[in-house]
Amino acid sequence: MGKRVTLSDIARHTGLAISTISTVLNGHAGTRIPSDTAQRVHEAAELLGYAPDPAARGLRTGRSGIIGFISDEVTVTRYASAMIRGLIDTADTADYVVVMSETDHREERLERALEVLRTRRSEGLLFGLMSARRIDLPPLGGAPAIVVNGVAEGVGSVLPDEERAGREAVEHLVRRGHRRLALIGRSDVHLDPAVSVTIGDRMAGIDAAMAEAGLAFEHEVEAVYWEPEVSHRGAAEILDHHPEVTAIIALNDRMALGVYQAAQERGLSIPADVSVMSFDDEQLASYLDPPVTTMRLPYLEMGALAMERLLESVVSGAPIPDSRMLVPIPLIERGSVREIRGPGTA
Amino acid sequence: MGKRVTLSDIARHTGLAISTISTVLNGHAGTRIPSDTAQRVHEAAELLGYAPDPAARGLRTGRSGIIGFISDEVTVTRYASAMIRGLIDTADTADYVVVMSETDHREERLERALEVLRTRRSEGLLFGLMSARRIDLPPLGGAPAIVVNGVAEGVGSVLPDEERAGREAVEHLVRRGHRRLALIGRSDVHLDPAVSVTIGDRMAGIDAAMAEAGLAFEHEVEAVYWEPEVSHRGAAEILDHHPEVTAIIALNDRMALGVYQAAQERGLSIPADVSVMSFDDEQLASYLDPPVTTMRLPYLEMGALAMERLLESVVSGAPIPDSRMLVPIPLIERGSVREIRGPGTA
DNA sequence: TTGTAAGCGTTATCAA
DNA sequence: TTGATAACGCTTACAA
Repeated sequence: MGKRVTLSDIARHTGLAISTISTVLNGHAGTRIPSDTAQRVHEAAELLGYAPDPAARGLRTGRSGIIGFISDEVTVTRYASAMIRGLIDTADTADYVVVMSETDHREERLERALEVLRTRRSEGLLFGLMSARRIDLPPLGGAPAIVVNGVAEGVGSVLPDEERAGREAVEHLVRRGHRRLALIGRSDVHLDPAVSVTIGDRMAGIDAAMAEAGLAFEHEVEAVYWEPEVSHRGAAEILDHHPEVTAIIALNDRMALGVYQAAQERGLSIPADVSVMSFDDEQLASYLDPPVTTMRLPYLEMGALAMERLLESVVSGAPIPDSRMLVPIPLIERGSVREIRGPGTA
Repeated sequence: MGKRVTLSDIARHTGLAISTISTVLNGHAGTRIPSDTAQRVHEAAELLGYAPDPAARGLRTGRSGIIGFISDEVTVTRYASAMIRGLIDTADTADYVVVMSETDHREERLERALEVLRTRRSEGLLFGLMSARRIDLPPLGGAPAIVVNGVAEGVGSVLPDEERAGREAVEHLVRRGHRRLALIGRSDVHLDPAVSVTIGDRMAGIDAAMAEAGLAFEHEVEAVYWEPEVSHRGAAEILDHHPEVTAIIALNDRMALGVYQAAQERGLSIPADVSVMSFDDEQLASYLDPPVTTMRLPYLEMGALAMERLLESVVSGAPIPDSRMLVPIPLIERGSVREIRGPGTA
């Protein structure tokens, strides 16, 4: 509907030439402060409701105002949405628009997405991963790019600060008097960069904090698949054979669920009988009873930061340093950790 | 990088004129089968890797190849992603690209999104809601539009077929010999179109199937907030005071979780002691132990269907009928319903 | 059957 | 300080 208002409408309205309007509206440094006709132009533009046509401008300048977002699987994930929101909002404030595509982990789909985006003259590429792994990217032909929640050769990336999160989780427990801890989820598999580039850091943070507190885990349950059934069994081991344990760290919320199930089966109460602390903060975490204290993966913030950096690079032309930007992982305190005021604790 | 291949490249390569190339490539009916130069043109296009520039084409034709997706809250939801995937994939096969925006339920954000999309000459609008409610939309100026998982005045919509789902859930239980049922979640609040336009249908389906089976619920627990704590208490009532009940229907998975918790507290096993059936099939449903049998809200399919209909309208120019298109809700059989082979059945 | 030319809305160069 | 003018890549009458 509503006919478009173009430069020539403003030209007609003001009696000036199209090129003049354009120059004024673009506030070009070259033609220093045209004068006060600028005033007239701006007023007319405002009055008529002028908005430049991105297609026309793009045709001329080669800049489309489009950022491509390519994700491996928007579908499965419980987090994607926060990341998407973060990046859309940031893009919008810079008058960029986000075009979405999904690869479903298939090479051909990736190629296709890249092709479409190239054809559309996308000015930047943002790759969003649903698990923080190392991925291979085809040559991007020099387009500014950034990876959120993952890493790729030669491309900058935004990651959660897992090392810090690991430390803080342990410190949180220690500060509350816990000294007999158990852990569920460590496994070598997660150390493979193709599986995860962050779990290693998380573990390092956990181990460092344990060492600093002069502690060692009473028991560790290995787990390759971080699902409830696995930790259910694991928690059973701990609860049955290590009654001295006062707190269990599960490396994700789904495994925390399993711990809850095992505790409930045994008539044990959380946190009265055993405290639980986990990672990720997916929706599930707040459904549990009591809701579990967990480290929140900052998807929204990562999305926003990545888009910010990407746009900086797009407008300045400066390349994004091929480094890892870390975003803090906040501790979300809920009801699953109790304070121990026992003997032996200062 | 890679310099763009344009029509004039092909022209130069074939010795033909640009307009000829364009005509051939667009397969225009007007100039009937140009001949076998078509061959040459296509070959050259292929060889050089030609792809039309959407900006240039759009500038000329007014068609941008963009569909705008506007969602109230991509963020919070556990489903959004499937819907997004459905619509992206469908758009892609028609060479359309999806631009995302989010309103966060705020009027100004909606206006802003609409404005951006209008400026970009979006050819169609797709509104995605995270709960199936009635919403108010500002005047759209005649642009083709459709609502997924919701309804709006004068706009076509795609909704899950809840009436059918309600019937099937009950029938599933009845077919397995259950005759003493309880329900958790009915409430008048959900009958308000501003809250839900589908729960009423779901209830109608449930009630109809119950009536057809000659049954009435042994007990019903009302619930306005469909959260685990609420159904936890509700299930306690049922389990403690209505031991004759063999199956509980929870109106969503989160409430099923509450039922599980109550059962576990009482040492009751699912499905041996009591069967559970729920709705939605969010991730949570498969984490439960045993995973709960539930009715899967078909977000992906709804997204795909909506995009399909929208594009049909966009290319044909025919308006989308202002009606409700229903997508079936499949029953996902998991382990929470047992077969009763008791006396009195059959 | 093929080619010429105008125009979509902008920007940028260069004169006036 | 302002204004013609060409060009971006494509489509489409219309002419050859």
